[in-house]
Amino acid sequence: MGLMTERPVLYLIDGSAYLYRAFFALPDLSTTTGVPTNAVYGFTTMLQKIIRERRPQYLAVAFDEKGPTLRHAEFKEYKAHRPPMPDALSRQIPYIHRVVEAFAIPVVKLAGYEADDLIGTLAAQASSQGLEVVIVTGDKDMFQLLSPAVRIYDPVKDKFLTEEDCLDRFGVEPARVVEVMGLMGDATDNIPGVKGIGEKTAKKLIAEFGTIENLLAHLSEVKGDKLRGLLEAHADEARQSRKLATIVTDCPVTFERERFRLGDVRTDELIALYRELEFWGLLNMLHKPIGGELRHEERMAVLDDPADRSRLVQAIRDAAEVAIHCDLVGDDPFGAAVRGIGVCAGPGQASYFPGEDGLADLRPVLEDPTVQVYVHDAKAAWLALRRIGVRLTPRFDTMLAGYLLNPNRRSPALETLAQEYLAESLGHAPLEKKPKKGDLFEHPDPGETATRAARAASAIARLRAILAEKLEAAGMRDLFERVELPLTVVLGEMEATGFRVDTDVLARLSKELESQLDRILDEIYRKAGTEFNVNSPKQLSEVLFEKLKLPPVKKTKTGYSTDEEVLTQLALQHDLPAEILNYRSLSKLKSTYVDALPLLVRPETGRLHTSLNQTITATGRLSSSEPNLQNIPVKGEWGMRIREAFVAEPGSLLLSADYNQIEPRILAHLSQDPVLIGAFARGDDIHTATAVEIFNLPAARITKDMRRVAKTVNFGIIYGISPYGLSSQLGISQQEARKYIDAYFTKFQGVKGFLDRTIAEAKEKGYVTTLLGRRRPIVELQSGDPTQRSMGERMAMNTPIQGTAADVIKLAMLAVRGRLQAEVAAAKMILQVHDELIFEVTGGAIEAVRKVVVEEMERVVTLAVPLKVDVGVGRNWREAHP
DNA sequence: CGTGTCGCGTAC
DNA sequence: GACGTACGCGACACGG
Repeated sequence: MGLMTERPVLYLIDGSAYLYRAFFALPDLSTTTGVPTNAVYGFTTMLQKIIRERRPQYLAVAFDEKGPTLRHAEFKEYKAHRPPMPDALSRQIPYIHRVVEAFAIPVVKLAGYEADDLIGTLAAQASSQGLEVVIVTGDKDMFQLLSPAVRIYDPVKDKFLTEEDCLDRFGVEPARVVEVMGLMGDATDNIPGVKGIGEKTAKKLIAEFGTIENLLAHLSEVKGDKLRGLLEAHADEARQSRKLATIVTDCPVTFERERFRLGDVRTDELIALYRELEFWGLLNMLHKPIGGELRHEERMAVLDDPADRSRLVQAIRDAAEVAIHCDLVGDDPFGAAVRGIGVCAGPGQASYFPGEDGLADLRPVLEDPTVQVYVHDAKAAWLALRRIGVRLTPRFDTMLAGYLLNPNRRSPALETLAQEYLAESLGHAPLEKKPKKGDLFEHPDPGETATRAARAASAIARLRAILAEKLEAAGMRDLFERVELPLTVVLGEMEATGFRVDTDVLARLSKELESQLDRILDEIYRKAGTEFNVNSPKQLSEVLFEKLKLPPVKKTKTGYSTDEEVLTQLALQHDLPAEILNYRSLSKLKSTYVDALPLLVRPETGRLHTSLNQTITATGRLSSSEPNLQNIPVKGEWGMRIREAFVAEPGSLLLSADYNQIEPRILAHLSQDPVLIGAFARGDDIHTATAVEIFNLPAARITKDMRRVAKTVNFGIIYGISPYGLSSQLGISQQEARKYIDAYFTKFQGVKGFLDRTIAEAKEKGYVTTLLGRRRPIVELQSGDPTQRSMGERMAMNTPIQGTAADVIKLAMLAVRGRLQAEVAAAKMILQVHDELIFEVTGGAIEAVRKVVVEEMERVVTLAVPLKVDVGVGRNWREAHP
């Protein structure tokens, strides 16, 4: 720190200018009820930033007052060209005032004066009273107010500006800014200036002559006849413009220090307002101290005393229920240690069981079947507690419940649910964002994590009651209790088991791919006649479309596309594109699988432990991450060689069981289409059967190509078909695609009726459902944008099919797991890939497992068509693939 | 130097 | 302007 004395600082915010700026700069935000909010949002974030980061003692916001001002009297054209305030902005003004009020910030406005003038006057008075002044504005006119005691802060650029910046910008000191502006004018305020004189000339003239008056008095010395003529002709406009640009510093306002002291934030008002405006992110930040203290978190009891813990354990037994939140070291439940557990056994009773002693005391109630344990993220809790030997049976999971109630958001974080259903912020991690890896809270204040865990437990307890009721009301209680909740444990077991990978196989593949890629790269450089980064679509575009002058096929947002379709087409007229395709495919496999997978093998187990995420997808499917084992290549020689690296333990085998055509079968059931049902009942090949209908030919005359078309149509139907999509998939015209679609619907009228009904129902109810009552709200159907609406229709068609398939395989996982646990301990379920379950089975048990798996998978639901399961067995995933 | 976005490509 | 659902790579632009 330097030797500067601490002087009190006054912040003066140019409210009106900032509103306009935010309104035009930010995208069209609005609440779900349609209230525009972009200007309020921009304004509020700016206020919050200044208060939090600058902590000003004194602060005021100045606004323009409606009606004519001094400048209008002076010059009737002033701001005349400005259109009236847009409706979307004027609707936000009342909210702005409520925000300012909630922050307890003094407001300055005065009829006949603009915000600039009020700020100029207050700045002059405050600095003369010994305060430092910071003017918050992005308006360059304000440069004239700069002085040693007055700075400008530009919140957009996050920069403080001083007199020096004024010299840079205008070439003159602040006092003479108006002279420059008088000559050059200001288009935004309709200040004319001298026609024909721009910024450069104005700066030069004022630098030389000092003022407009002096310049006009010495016109003869001005070089250039034309320039001299302009000045002579427009002398009065220059004088008038100068006057218009001058900020008034003697408005009838008085700076009274105490009136401008920043008050205490009215938290409740602010929370109510943020909720009304749906500023969830800002709401989330409220737990951080703003302006000293906005909200202090209550400290909850940390039960260090065994007697206290024992009393609470008894209270939990009495209540027969408890909400818990594991306080983990790090964010990885598989490897995380439990630091302690937050506990809530009743209203207002949150506490914290610290350390090993606390866990030991809590353990009996966690394993007590008469005590219902409620958690957020049951799988993570199960995994974390499993490491210390506790077998949790979760009886409610707020994360799962939040997901079922709205599967559209990225992930139902506890923080999000607390805000949405309890109207409170827990001060947890940022909304819907994963904490980044390695960003562990290494040395947390023990009181802090304890308080958070206890508060979380309290929130979980209250959310449980609310969410249970909502699930019941939405008809999803069974889905929740009988499928999703018990599945958390199955998934936990699968994650904990992991998938064995032969890293030697991958290491050999990597070397082989490396030499292949080297070879291909040489060839690419030779054919391109230049060396470049083939992985860069940008550089590749330059080579293909500029250097080689190949014709661009299609565009992306940022340039010409170089995707597979484009390169395949270009391969007809040049050798290079085919090499690029070859390079791309190998490079993809190497970087995404061969080289990335070994890094995720856990040294403790020598296996890959994916995360099977239950609350991510909008349709009800699982997702897999770190690593994603649901997109391991299967096609092509190299893809199959990668699958060879996924192996069983010595002495065991992999068994893969795959639903045959599950989605078309589900479509047959949901639509009750007789033709489709008939085909499956007979055991026909579904794509050939579809071709028979589309092409109106007997099965014997269906060619491979016809079957390929029919197969694409079948996929298209499930994805929510459109002529555009089908045409681009088949490489045919949209007209031809439409013919196929029409032919399909003519023959499969039950499917047509079902899809139409589904869309109609989605529009009416706002959501679609699956066989087990899973819901997906489809907001896109309400959109005014036709593209969005079509997308909504496709989602509405696809989700019941994809989601029902997800329901079915989840039921199957539960059923199979139950049977295996009871009958064949020698088998472990290790992975699910949407329509496929993979087991690791000790050698002798294969046939028993095959029987159990097929039986359970096929009979898990009874549909209008049979479910069929194909099974493969082998030492690795390639061999086991049916 | 990290972070977010884009283009692209795997899977079902 | 992309027929559904995901995850994750490398390149690149951007802001500390």
